[in-house]
Amino acid sequence: MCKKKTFYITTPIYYPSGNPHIGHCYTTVACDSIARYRRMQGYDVMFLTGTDEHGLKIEQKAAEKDITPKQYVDEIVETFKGLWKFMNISYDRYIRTTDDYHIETVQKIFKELYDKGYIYKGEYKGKYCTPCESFWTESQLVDGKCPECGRDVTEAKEEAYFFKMSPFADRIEKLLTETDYLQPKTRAAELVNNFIKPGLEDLCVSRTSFKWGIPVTFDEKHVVYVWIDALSNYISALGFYNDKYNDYNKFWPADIHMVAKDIMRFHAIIWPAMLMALDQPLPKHLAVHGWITFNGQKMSKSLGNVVDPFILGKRYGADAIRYHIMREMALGADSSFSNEIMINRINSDLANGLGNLVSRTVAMVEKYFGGTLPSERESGEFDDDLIAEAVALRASVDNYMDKTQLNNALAEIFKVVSRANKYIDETAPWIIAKDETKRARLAAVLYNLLETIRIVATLLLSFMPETMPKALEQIGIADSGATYENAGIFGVLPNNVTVKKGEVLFPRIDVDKEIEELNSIIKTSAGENEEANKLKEEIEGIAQIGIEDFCKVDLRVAEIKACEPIKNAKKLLKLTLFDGVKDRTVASGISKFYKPEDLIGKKVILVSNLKPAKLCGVESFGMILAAAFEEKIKVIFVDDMPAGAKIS
RNA sequence: CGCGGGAUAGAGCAGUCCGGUAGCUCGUCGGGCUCAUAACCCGAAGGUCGUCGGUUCAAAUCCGGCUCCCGCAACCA
Repeated sequence: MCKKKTFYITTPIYYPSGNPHIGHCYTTVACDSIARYRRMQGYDVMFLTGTDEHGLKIEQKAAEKDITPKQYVDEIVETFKGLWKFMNISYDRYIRTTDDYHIETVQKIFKELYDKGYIYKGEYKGKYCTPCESFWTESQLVDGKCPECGRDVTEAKEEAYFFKMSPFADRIEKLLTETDYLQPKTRAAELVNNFIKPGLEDLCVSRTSFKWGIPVTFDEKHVVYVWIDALSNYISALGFYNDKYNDYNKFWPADIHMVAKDIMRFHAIIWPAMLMALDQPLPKHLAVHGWITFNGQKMSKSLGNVVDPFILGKRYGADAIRYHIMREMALGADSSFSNEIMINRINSDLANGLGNLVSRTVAMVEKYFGGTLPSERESGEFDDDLIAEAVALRASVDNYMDKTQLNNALAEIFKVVSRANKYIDETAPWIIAKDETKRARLAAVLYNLLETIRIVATLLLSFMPETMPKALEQIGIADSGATYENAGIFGVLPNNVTVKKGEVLFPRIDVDKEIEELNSIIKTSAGENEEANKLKEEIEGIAQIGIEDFCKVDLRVAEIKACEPIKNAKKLLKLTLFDGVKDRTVASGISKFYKPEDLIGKKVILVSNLKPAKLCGVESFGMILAAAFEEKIKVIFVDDMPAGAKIS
């Protein structure tokens, strides 16, 4: 006997430094829908998700709460699993990088790469914050200081192991540009230009500066640093180099790794390099999706509450949320999320379109035939067209599923929903019903509608696993009849099918009212409280100073004489200020909020004795005062005082 | 000249590779229908396809210049 074809799909393992948000939800729901669809098609599916639980940040967060890192992640992992349960995620396996078998695999991989000469000992140089005991890269620094505590950092080095990437550069470039590994391929140029062409840098893969990680077996003071630990999950979960599972030969290479664009680089370059170094086959596809942006902005913690999938799911149902994010997201691009778009989408597609179609069809069968169709049929105009579209639907959905274009697959399905609604108007069953001699025709029309709904609902099972079984029940088909095979043919329901009206599948949402309520949720839970807490934390966390310290700062009124943007700088304006004695140049990061012409002639407060510094090629002598909150900046203006006046 | 993406109806997008009637969803307006969740169906209005120039019988599409937006990178006093 030939064995079933296998299908292996993975989400990234998420970093549990905070609770899951709708972005996590997107990737996971997409994978779930694909996994369910493949299962329905008869594949032997392995669907993996999990959490990446090591690293400095977790160690620190745990320390803040005075618990062990393991206790900390245990708690958050429960939240993740709770959300997945709520969203009906059908993962087959959940990997935690703190699991014993994963640790064993990572240690063996690390050793093998070392033995093969791909990992060597070197020195890691970076900016080090002594109080925080942390290394930071240049780009992580905030104002050249430690992003955690704001203190100065020093140049420091520590012993570390490195993974040699350069031997694989050519093969990786070919993988990206000449194969269909990367989906969508448009991103290949970006990767090649930014990382491969300038020369692949060796990758730091161990640390001695923190402890919360997997120890390097042959050098105990080192722990494995993120990449080798995290990426290996895709094979350790199958039992590669461990005895926990024995599925590696069965499922590897993976069919799809799905990731968001921020971690594309690691999956497009580092992961293939690792596998090449291990002489293992490469995964077939890397599907990269964009971010969900909120009202046009990148999602941020301060907006996070509204997009809390739990809150939305409780209000509108998990399936409605699943549908919306699947339908709205395209594989390559970002997509904007707003409560209004979501509610409109749910109303028009699910409530008005599909839900109402089921409702009116079932209602007519009950009204005209007491719930059970008679067996006589009479075909008529419009039937063939509807039937042809319904029968062709499965192939077209298959096509888009193969390309990981879930949004298009759904669009195809809902075209058929529209077609069915139109069919009702064309055939006007309520008119046929008035003529006792046309019972067979009426039955045929309703049967065609029920069949179309059956096909649509069956193909939607993978996307909306909670609601679609209810729809299928209403049209009188048992679960066993809603199969992939049956979705490709017409005439599966028995001639004398009995329907049963049930609850409304997707209640219509009152847009204005809901938006108002959602907004008030933001205000109470996120807005005022968090704002206050944030400020409280900021203000209370600052050490007191004496008046003598304050006097060290010389503040003066200064008049803006001239102002122009600085080339190559996004946020900087170059100001020429008169400080009462002379003109001076000051660079200020306010160009997002002020136009040069609006500033000329205004008087501002200048820190006059600040050490000069060079910014984007412009020498800046001092700074001007401005209030900053969240993303906004407002310069403080002073009127009626001459330039040079002292502020104390 | 750091890398890349983008600009098409009020909104969100497709079409661009391979030139030939500018399309989809939502919204708006008008009409129809009454089986249905104030749902459904039909029709209409609304676009100098960012801008300037070039190639061509013909350009949203090909070529060149420019402007603006968004990521990444750098800098954010």
